[in-house]
Amino acid sequence: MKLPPKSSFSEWFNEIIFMAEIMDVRYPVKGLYVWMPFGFKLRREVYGHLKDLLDREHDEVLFPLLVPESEFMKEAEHIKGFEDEVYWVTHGGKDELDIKLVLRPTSETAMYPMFKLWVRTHADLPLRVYQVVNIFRYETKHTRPLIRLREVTSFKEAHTVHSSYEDAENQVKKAIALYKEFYDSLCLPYLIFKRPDWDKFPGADYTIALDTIMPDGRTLQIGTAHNLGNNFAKTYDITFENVKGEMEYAYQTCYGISERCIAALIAIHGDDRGLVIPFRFAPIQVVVIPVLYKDKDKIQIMERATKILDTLKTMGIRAVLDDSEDRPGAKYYRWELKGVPVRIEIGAREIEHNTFVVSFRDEMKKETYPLKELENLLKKIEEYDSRLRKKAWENLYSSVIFQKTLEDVKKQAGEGLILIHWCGGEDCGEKIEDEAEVSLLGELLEKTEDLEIEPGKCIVCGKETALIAGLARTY
RNA sequence: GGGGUGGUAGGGUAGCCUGGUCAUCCUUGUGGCUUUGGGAGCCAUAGACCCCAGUUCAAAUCUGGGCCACCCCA
Repeated sequence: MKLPPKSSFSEWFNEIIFMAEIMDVRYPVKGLYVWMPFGFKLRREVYGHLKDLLDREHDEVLFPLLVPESEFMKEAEHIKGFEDEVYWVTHGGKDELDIKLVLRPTSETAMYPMFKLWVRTHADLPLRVYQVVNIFRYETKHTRPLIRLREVTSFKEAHTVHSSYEDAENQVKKAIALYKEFYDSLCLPYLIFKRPDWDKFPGADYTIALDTIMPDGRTLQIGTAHNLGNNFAKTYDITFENVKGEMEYAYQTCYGISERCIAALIAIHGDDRGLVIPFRFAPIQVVVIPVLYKDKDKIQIMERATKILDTLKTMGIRAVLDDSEDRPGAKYYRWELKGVPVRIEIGAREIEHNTFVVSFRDEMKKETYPLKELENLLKKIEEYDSRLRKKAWENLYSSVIFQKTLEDVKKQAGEGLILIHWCGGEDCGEKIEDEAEVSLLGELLEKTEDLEIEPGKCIVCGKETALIAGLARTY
């Protein structure tokens, strides 16, 4: 039972998910997986935080899983995007249904007929709601736990309605800011792109996405925000009476995050020994390990370890005492696999000197401190999170490269994220995608200091452009 | 979308070509003894041939189909 090295990323990812008891992948239906208790605790911490962020300005709701065919089939673009991958409910018992039902692939078509009823006047706007639900897509490609699923179990989708296009546009910006805050707290790096028109959400005016880079160089889309304009409002007749007393179509946005955020957390922070989890999201934050030798000082050691455990719990820390019969080394390996950020060891030496030994999951060094320093642990924890964040961002930037010719793009394809000058034209974009066998992630927004790039010429047509596009193989 | 490989205890595997013996080994679980500052040792014990059909006196092994998994290419 040894974890493959992270350099064999695909194997490593599958194994760690099972060995660390995140998910059981043995459920007998393709693309459906079981959250195990430890994984579910991790999910609860991550989604608890995401919900806290949303609760500032959104209300939580819960819409039905089933959508009638009649509502689903209303928005032409939207249907085109989803009809090949929805599950249909066609029977009730032995009777065929008069109106078939789809298992939601996303909830626009479930929510918007109700929004029509909820929105009457400008005073009802803006409307901002979200839900965390499961969604279904009949994936025909390779499914992977947390990344490509037939049942996405943890889809956080927010939907908003506004009285002007500008408000909707502004809401998309706020959504992106919120997602950045979320990923910053997870210590995960990302780049932000405006997706090309041919890859935007079906029915949207435009789509903004967050992508991160996985250890094998492929990118993972970990969040999207869509400005729907009034496309859906026209289809679902969502209108409001404005201040002048006129009826007007509403403007909408929607934005979502799935359990891919947890895939990214595992993939980006994890190492050859197992999970590495930022402190606030770790299901177990501190493990206390008593180190016994020939029963020397056994009673004192156990008393001291228990007292430390109590102190940690009083500090609001999720801590456990591992008093199992295993040898210390076996315990270290086990808790490292689970990504416990802090380990405290108490043995005869520590009893003698009134100290404790602490080791952080990322550094794996052992340090000895006087017992009274225990209260200062929280400061060290901040440093731990900062180290994870710094390392993750450095890794991301080391996987980003700027290229000036299509030939160089072809050579580099598949090895991280490539930035290029792009005129924005669909013909040029598709030529790049076809010839280099990469996906065009879209226009890079929010260039940071690390990625400052001057205007230049489109690598296909040579036209002067200030646009920077991202290219990558994607999950 | 196209191609390839595979499915044997909880996990990983040998056996399959060439059908027939108590189905191999490692790990894991359980009970016990001895141990314990980086995956301990010994003894005992538990646990498997993916599903459906076919061929055959006889199928883990051969044939067909299904389900599932992994890899490569578009």
